[in-house]
Amino acid sequence: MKDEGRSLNFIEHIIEDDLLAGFPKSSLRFRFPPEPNGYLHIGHASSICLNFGLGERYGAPVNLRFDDTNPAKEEKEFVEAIKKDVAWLGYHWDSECYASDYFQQLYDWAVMLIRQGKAYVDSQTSEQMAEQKGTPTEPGTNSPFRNRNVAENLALFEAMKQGEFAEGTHVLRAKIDMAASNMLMRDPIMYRILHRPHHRTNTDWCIYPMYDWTHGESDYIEQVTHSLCTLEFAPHRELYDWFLDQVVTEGRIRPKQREFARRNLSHTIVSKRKLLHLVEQGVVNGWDDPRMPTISGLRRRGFTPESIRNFADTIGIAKRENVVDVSLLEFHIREHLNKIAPRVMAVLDPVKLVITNYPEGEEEWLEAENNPEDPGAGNRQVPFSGTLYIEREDFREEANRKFFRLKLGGEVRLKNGYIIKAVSCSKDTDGNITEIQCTYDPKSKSGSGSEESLRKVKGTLHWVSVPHALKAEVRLYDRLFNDETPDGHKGRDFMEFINPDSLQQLEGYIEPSLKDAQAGQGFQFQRLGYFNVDKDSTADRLVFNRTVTLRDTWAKIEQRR
RNA sequence: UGGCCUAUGGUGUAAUUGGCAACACUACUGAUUUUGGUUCAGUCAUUCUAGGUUCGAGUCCUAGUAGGCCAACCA
Repeated sequence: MKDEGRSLNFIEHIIEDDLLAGFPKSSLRFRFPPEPNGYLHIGHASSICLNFGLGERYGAPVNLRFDDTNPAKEEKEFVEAIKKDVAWLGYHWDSECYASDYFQQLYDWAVMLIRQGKAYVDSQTSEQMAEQKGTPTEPGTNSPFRNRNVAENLALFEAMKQGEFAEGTHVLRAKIDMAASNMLMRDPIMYRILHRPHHRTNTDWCIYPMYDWTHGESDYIEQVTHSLCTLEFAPHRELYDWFLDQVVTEGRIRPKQREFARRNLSHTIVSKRKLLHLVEQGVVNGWDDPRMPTISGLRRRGFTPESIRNFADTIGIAKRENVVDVSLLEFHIREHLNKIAPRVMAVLDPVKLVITNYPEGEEEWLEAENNPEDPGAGNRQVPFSGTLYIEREDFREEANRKFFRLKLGGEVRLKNGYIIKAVSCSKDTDGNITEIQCTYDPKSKSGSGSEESLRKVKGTLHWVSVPHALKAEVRLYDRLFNDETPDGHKGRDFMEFINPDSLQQLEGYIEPSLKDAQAGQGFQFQRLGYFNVDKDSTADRLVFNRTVTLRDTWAKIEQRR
C-alpha cells in the first residue's frame, strides 16, 4: 500500500478499534451507494475513494449498490454512467447490487412489523401529516389512524401493494414516537404508493420503500460492516438503528452507520440539482462539459484517475465543514501530468517571425526530447524553417531586463533549435506587430555540442514552423464561478457568480507530430499548459481542451506591476 | 424555543491518546534550469474565548461564543 506510514483518519480509527475489540478483519465489508438519478461529481469521488480505499487497505470487498427506491427520478442511463466513472477511477466492486433487489424482503419485514403492531397504514394527506409532525421545538401529535388494528393494517397494506389505491392516499408508517426530539423518529413513512414503472422491477411494484427503511436493511442484507455517509444523515442514525433492531438476528453482522463531512471545492458547486440547472440553462454544454466538476467532465478536461485519487487522499476525511481550494486539485493534476505527458510545441496566439539569414526554402528536422522527466519517453523530430510562429506575448520592442523573452536587439533561444536575435519588426496601420525579423546563429544548434550551442541565453521560446504547422481548435477554460463559495451566500443565487469568460475558443498552430493524436490523449504544450484531445476532434481538425496551465510565475510578476 | 454535530496557519488534514503543534497545498525568498515548467533550500500559528486541574493541556474539567444539520409520500 502506498499510504504506509500515513496517519489514520477518524473512520480508520473506528475500524481499528473494532478490530482491536475482536471483530474479524475478514468480515469487513463496505459499500458505495449512489442513487442513479444523476452523474457522479468530484464530491462523490471522495466518497468512492474513501470506501474503496478502505476496501484496499483492509483487503475487504466493496459493493456498488444503487439506491434505486424512487422510480420517479432514477434511470438506467445513470446506472451505466456511474459504473463507468467508478471503473475509470480504477476501482473494482465486489458485487453490483440494487436496493430494488431487496423489495420482496423489505415487504416481508414490513408485514412482520405490522403484525407486531410496530407499523400502521395512515390514510391522511401529506399536508395533514405535516401538520401533526410538530416542529423541532414542539412535539408532534398522533395520527387518528395510529391505532388501527393489525388485521385492518394488513388488509390495507396488501391492497396498497395490489394497486387498489391512488398515489398519495395511503402510506405505511413505523409506529415510534410522535414526541421524539429527533423528528425523524416521529412515525417515519416506510412506504408510499407510486404508480411508476421502475428501471429494474418495471411494474411489479406500485409501493416503494423510503430511504430510511431501505438503506440500513440493505446494508444488513449485504452484511456491510461500516456504512459511511455524509454528515446530514447523522440524525438518521437513530432511525437506522431502530429499523435494524427490528430485523437483526443473532450471529449475523449488524452494520454501523458513521458520518463524515462532504468535501466542498472552492469556485464550484456539487449539488446535483444545481449542476442540472447549469446543463438545462445552457451555461455548459452537457454533464461532461470540461468545466463541470463531474467525473465525466474532469475526464474530458484531461484529469487522470490517479490525480483525482491522490487529491482525495490528500484532503482526507473529517467531520468539520470545509472548502478545499481548487488549487490543490490543480496541483495534483500538474504533478501527475508532469511525469507522464509528452511535451510538444503549439502556438496559440501567433505572430510571424522571419529568420532573414536562414537559407531560402530550406528546412531541417530537429531532435526534441519528449519528456525531460521521463528519459524512457524518447525523442522525436520537429521541423524547422526560416518562417516561424511564436507567441505574440513573447516579443516586445522594448522591455526591461526582467523580460526574459525576445526584444529588439536581444537574444533568445528557440527551444530545441537556434539562438536568434531580433532585428526589426513590421506593423500594420493600427500599430499591431505583423512580423518580426531576426537573424540566427547557425553554430548555436541545440545538442550540437559546439561552443556557441552551449552559450547561456536567458530566455527560451517555443515555436512552430509555418510551412509545417497544423491548425487546431483550442478551448481554454477558466473556473465556472468567480466566487469561492457560489452557493454559500444567503439570499443570493449561485447563478449570480457565473464567470462569463469560463470558455475561450481559439485557433492555434501545433507541430505536425500531433497529426494522429487520439481523443483522450494528454500533452504538455510547452510553456503553456496541459492539453487533452477532445472527442469533438475529426480526422482533419483536432480539438484540444486545456486541462490546466503550467504554474506561471511570470504572470504573477506582471500582475504585481 | 428543542435535539444532534463541529471548532488546530490563507486552505485541507495530523498530533504515538497529557510530553518540542507535523504533513501537503497556496503565498513569498533564494539556488538550479535550453519550459519564467520541473527540482532543491528556506519563510509564514496566541490550537474559538475565559477560567480551572497538572511539573506539563490542542488533548482533561467548567462556563461561554461561533458555524452547520433536523419539520420531502427525496436520497
